[in-house]
Amino acid sequence: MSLLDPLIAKLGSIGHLSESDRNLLAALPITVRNVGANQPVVHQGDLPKSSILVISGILSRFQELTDGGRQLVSFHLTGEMPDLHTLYIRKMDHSLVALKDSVIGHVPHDAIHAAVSASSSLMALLWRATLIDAAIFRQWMTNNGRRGPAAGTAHLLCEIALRSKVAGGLYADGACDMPFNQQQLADALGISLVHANRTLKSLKERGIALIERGRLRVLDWEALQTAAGFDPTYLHLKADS
Amino acid sequence: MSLLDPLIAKLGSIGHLSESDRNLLAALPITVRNVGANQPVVHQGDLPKSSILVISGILSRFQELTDGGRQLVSFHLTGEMPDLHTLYIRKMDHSLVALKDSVIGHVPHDAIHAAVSASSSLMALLWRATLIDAAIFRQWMTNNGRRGPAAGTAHLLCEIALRSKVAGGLYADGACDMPFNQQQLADALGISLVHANRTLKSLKERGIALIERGRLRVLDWEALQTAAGFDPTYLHLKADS
DNA sequence: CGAAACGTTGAGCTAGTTCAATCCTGGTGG
DNA sequence: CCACCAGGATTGAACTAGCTCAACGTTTCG
Repeated sequence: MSLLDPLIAKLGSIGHLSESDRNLLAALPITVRNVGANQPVVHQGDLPKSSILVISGILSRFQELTDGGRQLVSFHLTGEMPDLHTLYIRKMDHSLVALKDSVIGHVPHDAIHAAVSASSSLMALLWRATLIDAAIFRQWMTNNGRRGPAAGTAHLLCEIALRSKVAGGLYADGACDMPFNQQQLADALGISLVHANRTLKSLKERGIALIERGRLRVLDWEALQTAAGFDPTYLHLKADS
Repeated sequence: MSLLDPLIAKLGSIGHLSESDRNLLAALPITVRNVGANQPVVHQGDLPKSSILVISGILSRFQELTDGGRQLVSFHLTGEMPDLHTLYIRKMDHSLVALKDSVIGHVPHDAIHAAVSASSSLMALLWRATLIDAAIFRQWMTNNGRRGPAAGTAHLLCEIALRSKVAGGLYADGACDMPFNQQQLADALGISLVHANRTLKSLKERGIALIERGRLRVLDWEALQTAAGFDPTYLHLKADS
């Protein structure tokens, strides 16, 4: 039982992990830290020397606009590394915040670099993780653009549900954590707070899905998927996809 | 003088390329092909066994929605590899099209994999290239979302101008290629064709920038940057950023 | 209990959409 | 050389999705 287990599980869900890669990961040095809800973790402009691992809780990345507006660009569940990209892009062009009380670990870049040069299969898997990240960005782009608010919201809910399911244990009885307030949901979809509220209301009234006390409950998975135009291909969950 | 020179130049613009890495790149096998404007290059669902290099021209990636709408998610200038990510994510979750008559090369994955395992610095640079891609996605997400149509359009123009400038020779006398029609511009920004037209009109009337015969002409760089809230950090053009 | 944060609702307004016509440009065939 | 055509650009006008403003309800937690 290691603090790195969530990472091992996550990487195992997107590709094959050999015994030796598993050991390499388990041996990574990690410094644990608690962060409270809405606490900043990394700032735009920072030059991190380590990458964050989400051990429990949920983090989110966001860009801040000159007019004070915010665009959330991603959220990160247990086992994910939100700023893994700082391995090869030193300067943060966005910020990282905890959406609920979370436990995170700092893993020094040096150690990851060493692990990556020791195993090309591990390198491939970590690279793949950042590529899946990018695939998710593409979908969010569409959520904010052509897909439109209604379908975009549904798409985001589909994604959260599925990613939680895959993360193992985070999805049960048709429900999973989704500790965003409606302002944050709006900031992820590029719509107004009021409109986010009304979109959720509509999903609830149609018996499709609802959010209560920070948890997403999916009532009709088929309908939600249809409303979203959701195709899970982009999450590349199978090693051969 | 090799067909791989554009790639070497591109990678050199985002990091340091050693002599031996340069040689590794120059030795990559490549099959050249001409594609006409609006011709598809790779389709959603494909499982490519090679990656594309843009030798000249401009390509674009896009997602197709169930209602027939399109979301452009990126465009790619000379020296870029639009589907480099298929190295570690086999299945295309979007399509690739040429926006103007272009010359492209196919570089087999096998050869790239071999080069990457031969040189960890080259691996780092290619990985970095995909990470910068992702950083651009984040900005486009904001273009489609919180930034709003006016600033988003300006931001896109800034990005095209700067990337063309860096690509070397593509930007001269305040102008560079930008062979999108207004429908494609609208599809990149998630707005209507009419609105895209009016946004461009406004930029022209204010003496900031204009598009004529497939070329972008920047009249007032300062004003364009201000209108966009443009901060070039995200392009990570310097090796230490 | 009371305060603070979050969620919900109504009403009026506006940015952006749709529809549809017209104009412009470059390319083609006679 | 010119008439014609197709794709793209531009414009006007009516409409509406989504926004802002502002109030009020609800939950959480000290």
